[in-house]
Amino acid sequence: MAPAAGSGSPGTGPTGTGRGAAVTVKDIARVAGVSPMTVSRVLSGGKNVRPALREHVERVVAEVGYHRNENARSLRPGHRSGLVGVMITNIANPYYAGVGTTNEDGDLERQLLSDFLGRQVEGLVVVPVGSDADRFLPERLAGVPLVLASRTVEGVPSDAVLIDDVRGAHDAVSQMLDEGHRRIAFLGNAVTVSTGRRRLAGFRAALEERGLAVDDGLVVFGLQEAAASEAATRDLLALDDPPTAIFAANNRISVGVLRALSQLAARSGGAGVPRLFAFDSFDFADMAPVPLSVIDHDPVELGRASARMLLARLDGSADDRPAQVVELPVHIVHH
Amino acid sequence: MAPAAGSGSPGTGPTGTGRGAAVTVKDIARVAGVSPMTVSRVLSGGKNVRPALREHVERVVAEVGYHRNENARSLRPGHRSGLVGVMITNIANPYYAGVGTTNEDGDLERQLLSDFLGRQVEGLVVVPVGSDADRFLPERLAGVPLVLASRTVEGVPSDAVLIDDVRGAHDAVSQMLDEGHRRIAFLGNAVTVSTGRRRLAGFRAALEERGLAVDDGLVVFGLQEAAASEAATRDLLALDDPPTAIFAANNRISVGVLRALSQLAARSGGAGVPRLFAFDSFDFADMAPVPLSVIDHDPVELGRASARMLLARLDGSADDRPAQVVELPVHIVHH
DNA sequence: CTGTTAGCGCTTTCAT
DNA sequence: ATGAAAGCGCTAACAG
Repeated sequence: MAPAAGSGSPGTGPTGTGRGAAVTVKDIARVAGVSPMTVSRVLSGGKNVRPALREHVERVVAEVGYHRNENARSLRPGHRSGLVGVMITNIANPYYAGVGTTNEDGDLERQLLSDFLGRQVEGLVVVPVGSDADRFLPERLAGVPLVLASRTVEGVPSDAVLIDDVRGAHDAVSQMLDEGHRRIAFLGNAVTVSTGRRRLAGFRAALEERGLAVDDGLVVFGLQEAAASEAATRDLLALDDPPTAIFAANNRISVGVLRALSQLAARSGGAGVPRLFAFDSFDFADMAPVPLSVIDHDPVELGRASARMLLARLDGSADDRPAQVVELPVHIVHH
Repeated sequence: MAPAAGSGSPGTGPTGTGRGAAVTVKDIARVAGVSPMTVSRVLSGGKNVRPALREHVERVVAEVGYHRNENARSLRPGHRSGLVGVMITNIANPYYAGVGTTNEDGDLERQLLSDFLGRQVEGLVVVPVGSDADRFLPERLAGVPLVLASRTVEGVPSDAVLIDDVRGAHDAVSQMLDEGHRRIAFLGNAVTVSTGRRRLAGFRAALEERGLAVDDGLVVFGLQEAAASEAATRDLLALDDPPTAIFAANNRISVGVLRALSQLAARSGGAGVPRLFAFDSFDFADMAPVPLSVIDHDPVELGRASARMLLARLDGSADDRPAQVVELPVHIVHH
């Protein structure tokens, strides 16, 4: 809770809502027993600083969790902000998809996080890439409130808005079992991602609830792209004893599965196509070439709930409430 | 080229690459003959400033094209940056669609533009909402280089990366004509958007090239959402003499058209379903429930080309080259 | 109502 | 190799 500052830590007095004042070069300088200028030099690469001193300052910087104030920095004449504004009319349009993003890249996430803090953001909403908790610890975030959206990270004591992954997967699999299916495949994304783990948990629970074992040969993990899940589906269909039903753990995976299934359907005239339950909806789910059930939820509500929780932290109205995890409901739609 | 500053304009001397130094409150104060504080007060709402003086200052601000430096502003203690960092793993995933964006909103565009400039962005890549050129004029942008992507705005002398809308529409319609279609409908988005106009131009050209007239009853404009184009399609199909072919001017429109057509196909068993050519591709285009041809292009290349042009402006390597419009090729894919 | 002073966090310049 | 001073653009706080 308290910022991890050293003894006689600077600027940590009661500041209204309780968020500590930002740590500055001056603070670092005082703690390290040097001048602000030396700190600045260390921060800019350590040229012209005695190695021992440099290391000392670096240690203090790391301990205190300092983030350079990029706004102040960009005030200096001649300095480049490094910012480029990009405006597109509508993120919702998949058309803008390929224009430029780095996919599920943990290093980029850490870097971006640091940059955001340096630019004095007051709050963060993050769909985390992986399972590295360190970067999300309060002391690393300079007290900036964080809401994890859609996915959690174990060991991070922040607010989170999730969807009810476990129940969604559980209910979907239960329905397949009700329909008589016994060989049900699970196609999932990276195990490091909480949604993947939670959805698998729901999958397992539904089977175990009825005393059925999970066939590990029908559980595939680590599918990041549609192409991978299409290939995985093809492999499953080629088994001697192929699955009669498939659970696709997210919509990127579903796209690949549908590709494979529609080709099978075209060849077989629709015979022998596995039953498909897909987590998350997508355009044209209602026009899928094969029967399809979707475990859906309201993404707008996800955004809204995240914003609400963040705002409550920002305006202080949630100051004394411990970290809260909300799970949004899912519903199953049959197409 | 030269910033539209008044007589004896401040800080406009040769500054290396030619981008003028930013206009500051001091500059405004000097030109207006008041103190910086008065300017600051005017900028913050004009409380405690004599009305006449306030108006005078406001006029100077408007003329010079001043943008408040939000970075300097956020340096003051107690000031809130107003920034919230949002990180998602992958914009390309349509799942994040609904999380939070304002769609095709011109006012938001202007506001965002101003905010970007205030935050000292060094360059801009914009997919413009409408046809208002003013906000994109160089003097309004404080000399910050701009690249328009995908759409242009008439009267804006900036770099632009477009796709070959005219040729794409022309070739698509020509193919439909080759197939023997004579009643071809055009479903388009807002007329204020250049892509809509350009694609209609290609549509017209293809018909006129063969001495055929455009039937205005088959031309629909202003379709912003899939629901609207679905309804428009239904209306067209209900005509006494319905179109035998449809040109859908973008992918949101295509979604609606496909919905209407797939329902028709389900009822009729596939008979009497119009031929469809759709501009822009989308997930599952290859699995459409009815025959479909797509006028496609590479969105990644659009992003890359935009970035390239902007960087050339930023590093000065394009300093003496006039504004350039690039048109990326399109290709037609039959599914 | 208007102006002056001071200082936010940082780094460039100029001593030491 | 280190530090002191100064100032980037802006605006509270305090004169006037």
